[in-house]
Amino acid sequence: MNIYDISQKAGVSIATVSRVINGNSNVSEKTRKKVMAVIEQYDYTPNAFARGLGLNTMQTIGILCADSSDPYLASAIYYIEQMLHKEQYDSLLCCTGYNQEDKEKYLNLLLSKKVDSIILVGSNFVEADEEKNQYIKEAAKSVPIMLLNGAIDAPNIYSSLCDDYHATFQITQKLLKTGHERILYLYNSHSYSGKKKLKGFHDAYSEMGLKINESYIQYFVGDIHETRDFLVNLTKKGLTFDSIITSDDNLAVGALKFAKLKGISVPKDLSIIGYNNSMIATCCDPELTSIDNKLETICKNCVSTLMNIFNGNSVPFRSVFSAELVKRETTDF
Amino acid sequence: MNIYDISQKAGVSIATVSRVINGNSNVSEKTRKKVMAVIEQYDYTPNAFARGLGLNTMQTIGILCADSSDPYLASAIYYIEQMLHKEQYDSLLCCTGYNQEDKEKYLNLLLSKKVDSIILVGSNFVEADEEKNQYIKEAAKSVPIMLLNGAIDAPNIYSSLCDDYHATFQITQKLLKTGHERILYLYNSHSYSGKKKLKGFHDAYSEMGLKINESYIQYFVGDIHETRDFLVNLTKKGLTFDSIITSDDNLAVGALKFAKLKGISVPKDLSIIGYNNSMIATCCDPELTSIDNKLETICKNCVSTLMNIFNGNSVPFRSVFSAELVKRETTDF
DNA sequence: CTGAAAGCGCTAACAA
DNA sequence: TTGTTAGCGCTTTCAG
Repeated sequence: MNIYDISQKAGVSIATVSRVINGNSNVSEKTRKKVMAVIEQYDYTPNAFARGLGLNTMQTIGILCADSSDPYLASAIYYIEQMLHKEQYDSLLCCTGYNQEDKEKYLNLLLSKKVDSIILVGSNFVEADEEKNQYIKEAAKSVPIMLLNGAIDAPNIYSSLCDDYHATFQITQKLLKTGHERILYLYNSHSYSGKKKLKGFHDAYSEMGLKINESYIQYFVGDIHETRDFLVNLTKKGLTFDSIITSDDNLAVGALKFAKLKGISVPKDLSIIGYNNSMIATCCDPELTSIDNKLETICKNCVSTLMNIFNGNSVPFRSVFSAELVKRETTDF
Repeated sequence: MNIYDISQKAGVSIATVSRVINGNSNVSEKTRKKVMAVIEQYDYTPNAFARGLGLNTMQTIGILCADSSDPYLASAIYYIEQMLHKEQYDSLLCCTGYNQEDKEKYLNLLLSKKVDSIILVGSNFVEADEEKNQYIKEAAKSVPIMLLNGAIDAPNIYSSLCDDYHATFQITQKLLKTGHERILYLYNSHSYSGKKKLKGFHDAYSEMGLKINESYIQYFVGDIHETRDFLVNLTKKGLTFDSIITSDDNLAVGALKFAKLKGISVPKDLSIIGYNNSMIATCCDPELTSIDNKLETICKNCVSTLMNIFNGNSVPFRSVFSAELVKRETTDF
């Protein structure tokens, strides 16, 4: 059943049917009803591919993320998908993993599917080596590229993110000012926001005229139990700490497991601060104090910015929001 | 840049360019190289919409789920997306929420986008009231419908699921046989698998010639803290229990919070068993004993079945896998 | 092995 | 207000 069939059965031209379908007002009420009746009778839906070919869009946005099973990224995808649907856009989801080649491959795949824009979810898409971001800049020549939690300065690339630098800066200062002297900074990503957080940690020390012992900055990638074991090893090597700031709630839960294993009292003898305020922050025990980086807000902003771009409105190429510390049971201030 | 441009620059017809693009063997090595050179020089990619129009497919599968931010569903989506990409299919993701009308709306939306199949992720898509599943059966007249964790008997609908009935049956028997007398069954869904689990619980009692006090079967929907409070209220009303079987890890974590609040020792005085063996089972403390319903396996099976359908191979309309109990710290057997 | 041309189903400019 | 028709860019059949 196509537009010709409908036009024939309704005794009008295909143009009229098309007008009816698309809500064009230049149709008499009488013909409109006549056509609608036939459309409903045969349960006709216009062919999306033909429409796409003519209009050069299928109202689809590509979503690229490293791993949609990561609870944090999963939430982001959820928010974005919801917002996009409100605007009549669908989401083509691609999980790239963390390796550069695959990211490029999937981005080009989305481009070849002619999506109207691509949203890169997660700061891990932005590399320090500008050369490695070239493929994104290239893609931005075809469609607007939206970055969630990352920023790249190039035409047609827009960022929506949280001020991770200040969040970490402030929590570090808070710890220092409340008598904590040996703060371990534990992180698992060299991504754009990963770097900002680390810098915040560093600068909090400098600003107070303190010097950091570099062995208090540890990079580790692994699951919860591996993180726990990593920390056990660290203490075996003689490193002691009275607080841990992590770049991610998963690491913080690992730290919690570590404390439990070693019989360390949290927060009395060890303060732990997570990042993202993801669902697992309330699953663990004690519940995690965590930095909420306003995921829903930045997702909403991302989509509304995109819609403005489509509508030809002028938009900021970067929108930054403030994080918020959510105090729970792993800190005592 | 389209196929005409390329054909012109290469000095061949568009048919030949098309053959080269599609790896048709009826092209001389010489022309193939000539055409490929031009294609690469101009970085040409065929227009996916035009191709879709001609072939009536854009190699896209619709994925419907209630809530992609739910860690369990998020994992399922991740597995499915990975598998589909290996087979050169992309995923169009729609989150429907839990209300019937929206489910129907989104299913039809996917259909109108002409996806090649739709995968319904999560047993909540299957209703007890067969009337309510009618829209799915209707959709199956257009494309194969794949159900993950649910089953509907109708043409062109295929299911991949875990034997939730036996899993719950066995764990209930296990508890009964290890001296537990007051087992609370806590569930949050009347879905297909929700019903199977509940029946397993019931039948374990019957088979041992025991009768269930219906107040030990509780339905509750809410987050972790609400679940905790719900259980507190239950005890206030005088209900006591020595073990809790839940239909979902989230509920189990709520139970854990309840135990902590009331100072109940787990598993000594209260055994807790979760379901799904999702990531949060290892985040909490003590870590959760949980029933692993083999999500990755059923996802893989779902996609490979679908590919077989596309290839015209005969496939089972239902594939059932066994669950596995993963013992951790909330049980003592 | 290659090319010409029909067709996929729709939108929109133009004519009436 | 309605109809005619030219694309949109590709695949594929049919001739050669």
